[in-house]
Parts: sequence; structure tokens; C-alpha cells
Amino acid sequence: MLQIYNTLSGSKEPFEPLDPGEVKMYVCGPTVYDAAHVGHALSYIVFDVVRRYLEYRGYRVRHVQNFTDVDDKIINRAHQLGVPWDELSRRYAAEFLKDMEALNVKQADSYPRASETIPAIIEDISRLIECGHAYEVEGDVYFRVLSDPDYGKLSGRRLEEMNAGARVELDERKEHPMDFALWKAAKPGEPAWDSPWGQGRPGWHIECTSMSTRELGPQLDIHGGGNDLIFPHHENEIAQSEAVTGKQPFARYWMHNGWLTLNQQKMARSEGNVLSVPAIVEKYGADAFRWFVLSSHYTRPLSYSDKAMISAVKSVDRLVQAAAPRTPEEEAGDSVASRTALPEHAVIQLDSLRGEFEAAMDDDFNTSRALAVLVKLSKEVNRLRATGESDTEALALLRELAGVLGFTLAPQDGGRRSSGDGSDAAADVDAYIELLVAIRDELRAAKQWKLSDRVRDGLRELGVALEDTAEGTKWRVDR
RNA sequence: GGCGACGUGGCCAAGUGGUAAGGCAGGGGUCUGCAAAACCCCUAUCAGCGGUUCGAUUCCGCUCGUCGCCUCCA
Repeated sequence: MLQIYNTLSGSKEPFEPLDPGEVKMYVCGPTVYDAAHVGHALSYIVFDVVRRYLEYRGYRVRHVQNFTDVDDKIINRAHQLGVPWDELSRRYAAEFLKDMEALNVKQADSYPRASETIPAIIEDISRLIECGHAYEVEGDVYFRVLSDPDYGKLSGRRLEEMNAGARVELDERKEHPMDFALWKAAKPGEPAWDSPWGQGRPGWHIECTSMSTRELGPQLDIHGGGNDLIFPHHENEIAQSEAVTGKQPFARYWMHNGWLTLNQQKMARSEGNVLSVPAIVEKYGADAFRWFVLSSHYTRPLSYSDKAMISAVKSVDRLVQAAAPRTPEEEAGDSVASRTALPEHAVIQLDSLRGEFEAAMDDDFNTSRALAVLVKLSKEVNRLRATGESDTEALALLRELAGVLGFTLAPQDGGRRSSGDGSDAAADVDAYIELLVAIRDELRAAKQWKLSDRVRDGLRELGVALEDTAEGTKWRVDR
């Protein structure tokens, strides 16, 4: 049975969704004021794998991810660049979706935006005021943290402690220093909407409450996000949501991923140590980055390095080689007849590998162990192939399980190896390579080793690797 | 100051109260005209010091070190 580490309880718990067979999953999306970086990518890959595994386990997953598109940073950035805030946010949201596609992250079922949820937000805030959980001051509305006896339960903080150590500058108008804004009165030049409290815009936390409850109902199964969102964002979300809906818990399982660090520091826009998603996909490929991310447990911090990426590239190459080296003829020719030739011990072996994979993933998504299973599986494929036994079933299993982790196993991975656009130019190059390979084969037949080796070495330097196999010479673009 | 995470072989990284998965790198082999690829084999006592225990890397305490959150952040 699947166990998930729940931040709320601080322990692993058996996973049981509210409605059997269906999982309501909400993942906090980015604030779209700038390009996403691989730190974001890590988070969304993690939750992509969570989703894929739940689907593999037979759940119907409803996956919602928001865009925060009304926010101080967006407004400031838009002012700097001299563009309308909504144009800026739309641009980066579109870019984000492209990045996710490049990373083979499945699309969410819905991508609500704060700016399109204003009526629901106003409705929720009004309700909070009615219930005594919020109050208005000069056009601002604040959540009254003292009205929530459980406040702090997610992050394990107590109001008194935070009060004591708070470095936030005191706002005399607030009843309690930790009270947080639900609605902010508009300043000149800022985006604003009409509300019962005058012109203004929503605070950061309330949008997630309004969006998630409208999209998925009052209670979620899984709520995910980066580890830094635990406080204050998720803490505040819980307070608001449970106050609005009157239902507990707001989310049954809180999942938080660890940071991606670079040079011992968290990768963050504010630190300036970010790497863009397209740059990584271009340089190493989406599968390699995914391997890197999945090589450690999602709750742990992970440190980025070129060395680690190169290691990941090589590891993924093993899978790709095992999973996709067959010619179309081999693919088509391997029929049901040959499948029955699979020896019994191999069938048992495959079953146990699937079992190992599931056991690993059931244990709070232990992808590191799951990857080890994929390695074993590709060895098995190669072994069966080498002994002339049918590899069909092993290959199918390898592809299936790799797919559960979101690997494409595409030989022409992410533009790293191909000339990129699949243009005629690339096809022409293929023809030249084919020609050289054919000529080299003739040289080899004539035992002209020196010359044939020269062709091979020359191609090698141009990034084309040759392999002489029983079925003839194979070539692939490599780096 | 408060809360929390982490410290496992050259690098990355799982894991367990009874002497430690996997990947990369390295070494040896099989195969090959030679290679490549593939396959097989080999390489650690788990930061330090105490304690609990028949036995701890795994539990507890302390020390050292690294990092995160407490303000916007995946």
C-alpha cells in the first residue's frame, strides 16, 4: 500500500483518498514574473511523478495547478519593463507551460489564475469577515490569526514564538503582528478590482483557497509545493480554507519537496544562481534532468553540478540504449509467437522486478530505488537479447515503468543529439553518414583496418559513434 | 533567538537494530580484426565522542560541520 509522508503529521501515512478511486491534487504554481528555472522544474517533475504513479495505481487524478499572476513582483517588474502587468504574466505563464512540455511534465487538468478568480476570492473574504475570522482596516482586509486555535499546526510554530522572534515591521493597524492580508487596497497605478472594501487586489494566500475549493471542492487529497511554502503560505491557506469551508482537514496529505541547491545555496531568483529550463534541456536532455531529480528522495535537498548531470546523462543513456535500439523491422517482427518463447525464469524475474518497483514507489515515492529497478531491467533486456531469448516482455516492462517515472526514452533526446528541428538538413546529414558507414563496411570486408578505423575515428570526433554488431554496423549521434 | 533538515566509498545517492541498493568514475574479464556497446566480477563500516543494547551506521544525548524556514520564493 502506498505510504506518503505528510508534513502535517510529520510521518508516513497510508494513502487513502477521500473518494475511493479519485485523487484531488493541488500543486502550488509559480508566480509568473520571470522565467522559470530548474529549481521550479524539480518541483514540478516531482509532482508529475506522484501523479503518474497514482494513475499507474489506478486512481483517477484531478490535478490543478495555479498561476499567481497578481503580485507585487509582477507589478514592479512590469513597471520596470514598461509593459502591462497582465501582458507580462501571460508571457511567463505561456513560457512556463512550454518549459513543462519540454520536460515531459504532464499537463494539469486546469491552470486557474488569481486574476480570473476575483469574484470567488471576494466571496471567500466576505465570508471570513462574517464569521469573525477577518477584519477590514482602511480598505485592507486581514485574517485574524487568533481566531484560529490551530494556527501553526503545519509548520510546527506557535504564535507566541513567532511573535517573539518576528522581524516583520509592525503594522499598528493589525490586531496581531501575524495577521496576514487577504485583500490589499489599491495604490495608484496598480491593478485593482472593485470590492466591498473599495478598489484593491487579493493577497497572496487567499487565491489558492478560492481556486482549489472552486476547482476541487472543500477538501483536497494531496496538496503539494516547495518546502519553503510551508510557512507562511500553506499555513495561511489551511487557516483560511478551514475557516471558510468549516471542514477539516483542508488537505489530507501535505507534500513538500526539498530545494535544488547550486554551490551550496538554494537556487532562487533572488540569489541570482539560476539555470533556465531550456538551457538544461538543450545541454543534457529532459530525461537526464529527470534522472538527476529522481536519483534522490524528493524531500531532500539536491545539489546541482555538471558532474552530477553528466552522470545522469550516462545513466539515462543505458536505459535509452536498452529500450530503443531496435530497428522498425525487429519491432514489427517480434510477434506473439516469440513472446511465448520467453523462459519461465525470465517471467518470474520480470514479475519480481515490477514488484520491486512498486514497493519502492509505495514507500513515499522512493524514486532512487525505483531507478535501480530500471537499471536491473535494462540489464535483463540486454541479457535476454544477448542469449537470443525474446526480450519483448522485458522491453515492454522497461518502457512501461520508465513511463511511470516520466522518461521519454527518446533516442533523439531533447535536441541534445539531433540537429534539433528535424529539418531536411538533418536528413541529408544522415545520408552522408550512411554512405560513410557503407564504405567502411566494404573496407572492413577487405580487411583494410587502417582505413576503416580512420573512418570510425573521424566520425567519432564529429560526434557519431559506430558499433559493429552481428546485425551490421549501427551508428548514433552522441554528443 | 525560535523551528526544522542533513553529514554514508573518488563523486552522486538508497537503506536497515545484527556487519551497507543503485548510478558515475576506477580496476579485472568475456565478446570484437581492433574498438564501441553489452554482460560478468572487484572497490566503504556509515562526521566525532559518549549512552541504551547480546549487538547501532540505524535509538538517545552532546560536539563539530553544512543548509533551510521564521520577509517574497518550487
